[in-house]
Amino acid sequence: MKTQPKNVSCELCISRKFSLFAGVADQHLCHVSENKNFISHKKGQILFYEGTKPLGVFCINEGVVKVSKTASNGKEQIIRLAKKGDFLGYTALLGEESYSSSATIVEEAKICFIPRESFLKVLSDDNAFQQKVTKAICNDLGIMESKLTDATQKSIRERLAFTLLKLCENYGIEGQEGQKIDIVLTREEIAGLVGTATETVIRLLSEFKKDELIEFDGKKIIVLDKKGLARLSDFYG
Amino acid sequence: MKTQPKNVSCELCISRKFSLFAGVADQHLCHVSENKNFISHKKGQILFYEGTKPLGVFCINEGVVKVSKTASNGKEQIIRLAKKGDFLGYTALLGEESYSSSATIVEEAKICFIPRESFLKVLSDDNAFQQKVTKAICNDLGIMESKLTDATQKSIRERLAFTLLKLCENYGIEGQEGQKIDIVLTREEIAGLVGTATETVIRLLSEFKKDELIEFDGKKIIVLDKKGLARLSDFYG
DNA sequence: TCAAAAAGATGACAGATGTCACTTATTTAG
DNA sequence: CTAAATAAGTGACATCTGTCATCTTTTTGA
Repeated sequence: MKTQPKNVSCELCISRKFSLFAGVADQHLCHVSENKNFISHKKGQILFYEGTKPLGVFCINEGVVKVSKTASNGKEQIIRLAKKGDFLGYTALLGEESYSSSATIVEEAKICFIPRESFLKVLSDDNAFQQKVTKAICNDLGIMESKLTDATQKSIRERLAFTLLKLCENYGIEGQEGQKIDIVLTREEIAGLVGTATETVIRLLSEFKKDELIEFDGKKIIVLDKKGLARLSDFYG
Repeated sequence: MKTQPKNVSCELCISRKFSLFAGVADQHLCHVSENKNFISHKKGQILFYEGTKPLGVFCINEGVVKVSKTASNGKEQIIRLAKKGDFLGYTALLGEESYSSSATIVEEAKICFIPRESFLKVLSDDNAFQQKVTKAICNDLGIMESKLTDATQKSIRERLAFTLLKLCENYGIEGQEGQKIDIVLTREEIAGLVGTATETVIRLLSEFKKDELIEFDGKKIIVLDKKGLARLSDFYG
């Protein structure tokens, strides 16, 4: 976790247009630029631990980060995967509480750390930004409600099919024979995403493969039949 | 759903001290008082439906409201129970989206409806209020993360035990033989809260009764052994 | 007050899913 | 490059939980 010599300014950051900073005026951002730290991380490194206090927020410039919680049985539940342009840790900061989850690098990432004060300053300086952050959190809440409902009311098979579709949406790249999910996740991580046992994921994935819904390309999954997965993921197609 | 003649002002409202309006200056509240509608509702009445657009927020003065989502299998997942002092529907409003869930009266309720404009006005007039709302939403997100993790990683028995403890915390009144959960929920509603089938709740509740963890007083549940339930609700006690 | 509806309860049963144990393949590190 | 560690895969098996069917009890409403 070393600080890079080149500190790309937020104003010039390429991933800014995907982020909550998209519409923020340069004059508000320069304070952030001056105070943030640009750091690169390797797979497996941890940005923050559940239960610790937030000192600022993280902004992902490149790469993939998993936000997860460890259940009382020791298994890891992945709450969501964050990617380029996503902010991390602001809910704990704004909620004035400890992190409710941990964040771990899944794929080689470049990440900026924005200290608490700088982030709060933009928030109070720029009303539109404040509003956008609030909006984002509210949207997240709606998503969590759906996830909770799915978790209790759907079978593992349905949830796995749904998870694959979502991954496809977020990390899919077109190939000749369907979309390739361009992100390497272990079976254990997929299990954490779905909320099930690793063995169950392995079994269901090979079932999906047998049914020609997906196939494997090394460690990556290629989705051959989106419609089929969609049909599986819900009681109605 | 009739408008009451007596429109209690927010400034004088007794449940205000439990609510997000607690610290708001009277001068900011009077605009709300003038524009809100005080309405009383009967059990079973619906405040809003999932999928419709929010026109304002609801503030519960008295009673209990369930916030729920209908899963694709037709079953109802109860996201949370709201009570005196709780606001409803502001996440959809601030998230600029349709309601992600429905709200239904569970126990005879008195509820104020605050029109969109009035609510947004207080929000922009009172910075501390804005901050408090943001904080509340962030806290809710943390809670949802825990609920999701519990839903995927815990057994139904554990979740039911946990649900009973939570109900006890929120609606418990001291009795001679343990705490009585002073709210009437059908077995189906408890099932919706836990995220399981009604029959399973019935069976587990009678198992809990047999094990002298709880007993019934009419439609209400008396928790006899909190420690025992806590032990059941988690792998570590 | 009485019939209909809703809620509660119980049994039988099947199937999905978790656990455990073990093997094989792949990756990592010394 | 080889050994160790990690990940993937497979089988056996138990059991929790959902579904369906049926019955009883309670509540509701006309």
